[in-house]
Amino acid sequence: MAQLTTYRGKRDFSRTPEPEGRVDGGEGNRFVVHKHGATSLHYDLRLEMDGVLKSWAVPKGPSLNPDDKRLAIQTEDHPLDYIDFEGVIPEGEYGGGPMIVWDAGTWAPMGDIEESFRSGDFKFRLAGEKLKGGWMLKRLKPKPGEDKVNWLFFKEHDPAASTTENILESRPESVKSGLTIEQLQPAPQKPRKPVKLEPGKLKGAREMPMPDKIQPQLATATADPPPIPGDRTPWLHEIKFDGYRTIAFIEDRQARLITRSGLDWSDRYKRLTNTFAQVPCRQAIIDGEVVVVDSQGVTTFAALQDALAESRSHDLTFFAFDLLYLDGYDLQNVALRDRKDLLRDLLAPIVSSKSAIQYSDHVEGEGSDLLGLVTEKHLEGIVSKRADARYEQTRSTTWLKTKARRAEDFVIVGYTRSEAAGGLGALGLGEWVDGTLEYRGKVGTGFDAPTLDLLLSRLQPIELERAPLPRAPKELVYVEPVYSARIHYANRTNDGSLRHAVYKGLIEPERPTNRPERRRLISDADLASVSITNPTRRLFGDDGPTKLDLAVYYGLVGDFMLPHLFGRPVTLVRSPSGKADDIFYQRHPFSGMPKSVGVFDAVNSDSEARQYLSVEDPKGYLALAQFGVIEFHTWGCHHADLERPDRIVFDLDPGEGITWRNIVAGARRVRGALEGIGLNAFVKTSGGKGLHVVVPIKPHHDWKSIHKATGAMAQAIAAGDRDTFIANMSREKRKNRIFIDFHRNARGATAAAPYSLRARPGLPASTPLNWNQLESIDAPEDLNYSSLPQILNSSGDPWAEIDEYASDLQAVGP
DNA sequence: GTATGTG
DNA sequence: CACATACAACGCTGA
DNA sequence: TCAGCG
Repeated sequence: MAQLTTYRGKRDFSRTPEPEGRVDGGEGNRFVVHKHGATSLHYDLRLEMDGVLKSWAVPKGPSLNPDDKRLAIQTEDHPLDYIDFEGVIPEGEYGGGPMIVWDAGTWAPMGDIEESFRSGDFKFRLAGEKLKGGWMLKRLKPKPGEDKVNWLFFKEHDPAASTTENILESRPESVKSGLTIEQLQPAPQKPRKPVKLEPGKLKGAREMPMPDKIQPQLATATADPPPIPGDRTPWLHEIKFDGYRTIAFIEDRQARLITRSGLDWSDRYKRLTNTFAQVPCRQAIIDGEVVVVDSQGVTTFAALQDALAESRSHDLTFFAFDLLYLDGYDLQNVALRDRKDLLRDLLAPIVSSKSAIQYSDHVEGEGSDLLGLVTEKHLEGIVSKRADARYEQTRSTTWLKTKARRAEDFVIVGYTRSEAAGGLGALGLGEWVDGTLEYRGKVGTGFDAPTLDLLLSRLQPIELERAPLPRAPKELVYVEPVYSARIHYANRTNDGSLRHAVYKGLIEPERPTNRPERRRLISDADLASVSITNPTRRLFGDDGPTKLDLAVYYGLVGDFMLPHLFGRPVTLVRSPSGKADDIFYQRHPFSGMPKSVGVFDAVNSDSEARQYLSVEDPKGYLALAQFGVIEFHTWGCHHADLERPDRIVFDLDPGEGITWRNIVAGARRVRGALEGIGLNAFVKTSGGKGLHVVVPIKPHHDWKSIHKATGAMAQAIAAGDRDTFIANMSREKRKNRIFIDFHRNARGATAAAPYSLRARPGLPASTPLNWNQLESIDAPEDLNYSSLPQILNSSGDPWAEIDEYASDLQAVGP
């Protein structure tokens, strides 16, 4: 049983006021309620569970049961546990008392929690179920005689709610070079007494009137940070900010903020201007960058523009990195290090962890170490400045900027053996470039023991005799290039190899990351409109599924399937008799056809006018089950734009001797090749033994060129590995190979629609999958009429956002 | 499943 | 009346 | 050129 223990300030929450309420639990369990942080809708509650501090936002609301004393709590890693209230959430401006209550009898999907609050319409789902990042708490005992249970919704607290402190908290300490975050940004420091500033004593300082104009010094871009120089004047490396370069002129307790182009933006930066006015000096010129620090602690230009557009100057932070003038002395000929020291002392009295002005600190030593760290944090890059350099009002080589590269995924092409590291020392990486795999070097850090085990268990079964790509070093144990690794790296060498590469995970980027809510496309009325004759008729055998099973399946998956069906020419595969040898295709209107099925006019390949079918509404779709429709096949286009396909498909068909694992690996390789030319590949089972790799494209080209282009792609992939693939239809060459069938990309050709059942025993489904789900499927026939509805209900449609990933296929010549 | 053709 | 039949169609392949 | 194939 989990223990809830009192949080006793092991971490510094000095920003939060003292707890104003305390709720002591039974059995030694207690938690502390902070009223601080409450929005108009939530209390901020923190409790420590098994030593881990958890933070929750507790919605406030009317206290329906002020004498309620006991709550049940259940979270992801804690079974049901109880908290006895001895007190209640404190009285005060929010009303106090135990929180929200709802009637268990009226389940409904929960909408936006805050909106529910505003409307007073609290609707929650199930006990302990995770909802939108929060958890339900169940009040244990219903009142005697009352058949209802009360619920409290705890929303997981978003810790990324403030600015500078989150930069500090979210950055891990660097392992290399002993770099700590405090070196990147000053640790939150208490305002200090001003030290005596003596700019006139610095070497190079000149007594003169304050200039009223400064051209900011600019940095020269470099691919790599400068190496540690041999002489005694090191480089100082700062974080490069992504914002507006700004120079602050302070005079007589007034500040002017001037942009790089000389505009006076003092008013737009109101809050900063006011803060600068408090800098304890008579005159100063401070160089820096105005940024918005987002919730991840990352500065982004876009956020800054938003803040300015909305006049939210209170979101702005000024990172000060240079001091050009102070109290009668021009400092432009003073060494940078001295200028920065003086700047730090000058700002110390007013800089705190949450002040609008921050001192931009630096590190010395290997700039690439900082660059690696900055890259991990998805920051813009670093600026390296010579410690002894004077300030130059122009672009200079004493300031160098190096951009951070983003994390990317690379194909694992091999690994090195290492006894010490548990069998695996490093991964060899490759990258698809124009359909060919190129070597990109090794990654040897970032693994922990379980990761090593996982990688080894995945890679050993797919070892290769010979290298799958040129230029791979001999010491590698080669593997099928089917897995990808997420890699962070500082930059690349001239030959493309990665520098400072860090392994971040074996990731199939879950492309539809935020699963959209299930959209209800089938109403109860639609379902009620279906009538099924012979509901008990067996399909394909005496113990097979019934015709009713078929109708129920399509009823259940309709919400997920219909988006892929609507508006596309459809071909039906029917078996009204239910006999396996009595199956036929239908693509034209037929007698007795439900009138809710769509019909449109088109010409066939002989230019004859024909009518074709499409599914246009849920009723028509549901009615088809009654007509013995088992399979739905679609064209790769919509009838509204019949001649220009928007989806292409590669049907991977296993030849004799090819296992399911082989097919999975093959699909990954096809995906790699496709993504190498900028196409987004989605995968589904074909319903048989194969896989369909489907690519959404923009409908820009006609069928002829698409068919030709997909043929070229298939041939290219097959040419890259003739032992595995073949793009040729001929029968006997297919043995022990995977046939890449691209012929479904011709006009009038069809492929099984996503979620379509297949007319064979057991009614397997053509099932869209995430690429990483694919790995956990052992037998595709397990995805069938009876199992799939449940799976879909809990995980949703992995292809829900497929159309948003449509690429523009390059036009192909005649 | 339904309409139609055929003996 | 019982019974049979239609209900798709593309490009490639090897003969 | 055509039957066969997916």
